[in-house]
Amino acid sequence: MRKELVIKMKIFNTLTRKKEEFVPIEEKKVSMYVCGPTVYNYIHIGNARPMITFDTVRRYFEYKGYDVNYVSNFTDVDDKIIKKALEEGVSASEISERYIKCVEEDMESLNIKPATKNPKATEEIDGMIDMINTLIEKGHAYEKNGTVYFKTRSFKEYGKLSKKNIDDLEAGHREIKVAGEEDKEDPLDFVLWKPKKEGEPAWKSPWGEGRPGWHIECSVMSKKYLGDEIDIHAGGEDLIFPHHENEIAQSEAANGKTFSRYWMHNGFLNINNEKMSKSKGNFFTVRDIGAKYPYEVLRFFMLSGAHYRMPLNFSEDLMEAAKNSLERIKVAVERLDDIVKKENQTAVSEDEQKVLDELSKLNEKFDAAMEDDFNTADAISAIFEMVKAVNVGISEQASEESAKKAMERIVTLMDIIGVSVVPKTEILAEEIEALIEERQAARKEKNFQRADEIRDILLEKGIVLKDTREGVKWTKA
RNA sequence: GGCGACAUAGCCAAGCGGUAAGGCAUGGGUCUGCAACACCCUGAUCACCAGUUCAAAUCUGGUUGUCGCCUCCA
Repeated sequence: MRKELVIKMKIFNTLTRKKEEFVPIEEKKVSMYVCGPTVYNYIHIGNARPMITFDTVRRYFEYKGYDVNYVSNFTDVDDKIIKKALEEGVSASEISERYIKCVEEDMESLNIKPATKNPKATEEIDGMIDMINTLIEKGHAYEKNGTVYFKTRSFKEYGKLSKKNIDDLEAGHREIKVAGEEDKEDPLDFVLWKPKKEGEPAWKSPWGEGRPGWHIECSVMSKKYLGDEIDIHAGGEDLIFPHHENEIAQSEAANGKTFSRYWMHNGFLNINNEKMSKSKGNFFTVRDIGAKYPYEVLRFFMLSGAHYRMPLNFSEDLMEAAKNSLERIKVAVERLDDIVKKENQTAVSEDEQKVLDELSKLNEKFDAAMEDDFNTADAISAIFEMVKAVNVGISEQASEESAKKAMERIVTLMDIIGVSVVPKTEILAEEIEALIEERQAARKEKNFQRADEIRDILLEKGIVLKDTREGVKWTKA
């Protein structure tokens, strides 16, 4: 008799500001939408945080047997894209296509699993026109001189996500009038469709040529690929207001259903305790960092450095610490791999079994941490405890079976974190292989001068030797 | 002005009422021809004050300090 373990996954829901038990709409299925980047430049490391965070959320769900439908958009029509296109004297689509490619490359570097679907705003214009039409028909939107506005006050629950009082908002906005938006009936109203200006990309619509507002994109793409009601909608905390608040208003007004049951928001990434911005000169793209550290270190840093809802500080010292600590896990796994390769067929000893039992307990700790609102920092600490247990309890002479089991356990959990720690078996060039052997011979003859000479030669080639009890090992510098 | 977050060892950080996880760095050791690597060991009473409780880093109130959102922004 097998009994399914009852999982009580808890997610902090921005909507209620509480941790809630996660109950999916459909059993064992999760539909999630993550607001993607506007593609007008390389992504910066701040952009990478939600990508890494929510990819890890997805990986955990999949590890637990959920079927995850993961949708993340590319916003490829936007003021910033148009501006860049004008600067370079090329079309907006040339800019967006170029940077979509770059974002995809960066995401692959960061080991972010491809989304089930990455819709592009420009390919979903028809759906946006449909939804805007519905909103007009239902009295939630109106058109003036080619611009369509959402009638914010017509949606009674406006402000429920950001916990804003609609009248406070109005007071704050009264003075602000954005050029070209003088026709608003109410300063709170926001744009669904804006008319074409000279040189801008535009699509035909019942209100004349123009392009969609930012907020309507996500409402439409979420509906099309995931349905009227979804499980999780996620993004950076800065999107809570106005973007997500407006999405809720549009979608719920149009569809008459709860838009998303759970709202997840990640905290911001700071640089040396300051907000990252171009003017402060502390702006780093993912590629900038990738040139200095392996991408996996950046990913590991983001997940081990702080809980996803907390602000996370970025600095070289912190990256250095993350790099070193990740190395500890990798070395432990490499060692297990070496033990496995010895193919010691003896039975699992009593002591080894104790270690395996402890790993099993630590695996439960890992799961419990992840189920408590995806506490990756705590979950990773369980992996370090596994490393300790294995280093102490699995000897060089251990059975293949126990080493293999221990290794698989750690590798599986690190896969959820999204960092592969499976040792790569690289084959060295013959000449290097020969040099290593020559050095071993020299050492045997106690010709240490020659041995050190060879070590230096190899070092110049980027090969670092390690004389362990188990023979010579090498790593790339 | 409105809404909200945070304050734990040198640094990062978990902790959600039962007597302080984990990592980095430091120091001490083991291994080694030497070196490097690796491994083991090593440390805090939780910003401050008052309260609730048999029991508080954890709850309540207050003080101080940092930060975010309210305009494009992950």
